[in-house]
Amino acid sequence: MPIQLYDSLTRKLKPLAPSQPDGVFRFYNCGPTVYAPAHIGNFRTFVINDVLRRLLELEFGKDKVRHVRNLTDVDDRTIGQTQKEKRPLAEITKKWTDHFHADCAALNCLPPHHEPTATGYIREQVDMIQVLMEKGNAYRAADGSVYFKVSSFADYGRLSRVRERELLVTDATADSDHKNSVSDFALWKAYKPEEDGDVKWPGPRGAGEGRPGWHIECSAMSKALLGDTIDLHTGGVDLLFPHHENEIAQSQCCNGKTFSNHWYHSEHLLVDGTTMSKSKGNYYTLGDLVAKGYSPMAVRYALLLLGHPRKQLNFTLDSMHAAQKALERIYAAMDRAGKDAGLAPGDFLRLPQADTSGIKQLTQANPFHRCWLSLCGDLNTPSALGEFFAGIHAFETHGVPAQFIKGELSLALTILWVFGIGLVKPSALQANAPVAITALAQKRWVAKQTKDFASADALRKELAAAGWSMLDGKDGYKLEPVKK
RNA sequence: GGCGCGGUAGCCAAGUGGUAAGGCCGAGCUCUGCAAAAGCUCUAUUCGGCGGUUCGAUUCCGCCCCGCGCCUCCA
Repeated sequence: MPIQLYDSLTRKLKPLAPSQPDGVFRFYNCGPTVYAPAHIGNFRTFVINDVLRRLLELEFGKDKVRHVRNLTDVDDRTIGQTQKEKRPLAEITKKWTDHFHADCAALNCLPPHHEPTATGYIREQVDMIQVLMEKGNAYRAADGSVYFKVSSFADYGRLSRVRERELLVTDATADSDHKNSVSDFALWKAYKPEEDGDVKWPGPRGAGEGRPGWHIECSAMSKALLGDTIDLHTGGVDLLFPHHENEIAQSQCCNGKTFSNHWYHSEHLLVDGTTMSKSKGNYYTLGDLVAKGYSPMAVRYALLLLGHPRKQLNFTLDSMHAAQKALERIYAAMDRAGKDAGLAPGDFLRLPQADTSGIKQLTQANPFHRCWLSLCGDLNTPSALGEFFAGIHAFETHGVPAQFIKGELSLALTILWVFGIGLVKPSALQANAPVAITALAQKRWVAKQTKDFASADALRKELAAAGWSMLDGKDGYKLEPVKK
């Protein structure tokens, strides 16, 4: 079954397929602006795209997917930050790029095959602007900026249906400096010494020094790395207009070809029922949640599996709790299934996760195959998760024939790989107890082994008073912070 | 004002023209020196309201109520 995905342009489900003869699927995902830490709303989009990438790799082959995600390292916000901090642009963007990469790694996102930066492709952007000027799709304004002439592109507004929108003309849009029309947008922004510091490049012929507008970077980098026509372009819904609308206008006017065969937009994450904002105090970064004691993998689970990617997802701390508990259950079940398959405890961690040999051939009766179908049907992650738990349940209750269970297990692991739920031992989710606590726990363990239950109980109370509970097992114990 | 999305058990959430997946929480059971953990079982006669189409609607149509997002540089 081919992967079906909603296409924002035609507003229908469409199968994904490579369009070039080399069979490589070309996929561009609009990346972050590196001027501050990305928040969990940003990561919802990136995690969703990561699952899509994984699904594509299983469908078309690992070497038949090319995934590009850019870094916007020059724009109003990054430049604004240099002015605030009085530090060079490169220093600031490097800092936040590193931070972004660390967060992505913690969330178990596969690195894209290419991660171009806007500043690394100035030349390509300038070239493209020049072509647009030559073709009459762009014009130079009095101050040396260059604007795209929206009226020159008949198809403008098809993606966002902007023609059907009643444009809300605010002061911000009305006082547009040198544009001929409010709808026109900047391709090249003339250098302003008082705002831009030393951030400037030589402009297209006929324009002055300055820097590229935001939209042109994606058009130029997509062309440079993936060619004139790509198979899929993705991003958050907010990018649908104007960003993606403008990209289409630029690319198609410049190249004379369809820019992207498929458009996909993931919906926003809300927090406590409303948009995240610093002033509302509901603004979270990954670091904020880790500091509250949630594992990054649980954050990934919450961002991805708790709601359909094309529906707004309301994020709350309650949902984080649910995510963390459900995740622990998955790990425990996988470990047990591994034992049933004759593996030593924890050995399931070493089974190959992306073994696709079985996943497509199975019948629909297999719950893990149904996970796969859910994912292929418009990336329905919550449905896939439901099927996944049904599969776990089958493991637990009916058992699986011994010679079959490794196959079952590897299917389950394949699905987890697509989810991007990295395998960590359940104990890795536990907080580390201080030395004083481990010492007490050790003392109690000895007391228990020698059947000195009075001391053991006293020590349990002592541990509880210190905020730790001790969970006895057959061959040892675990320590957990006391639950509130 | 315009464009778009959603209202399913205490919470989150999938879903279909034929009669409600799954997760969290909660309860019971098994296990256990205690305490947990873990597993099992149970938990919506019902899908915002009112009409309509239909043999039959949560699912299709109409109206209404409520919530949310976006409308030029925010994933």
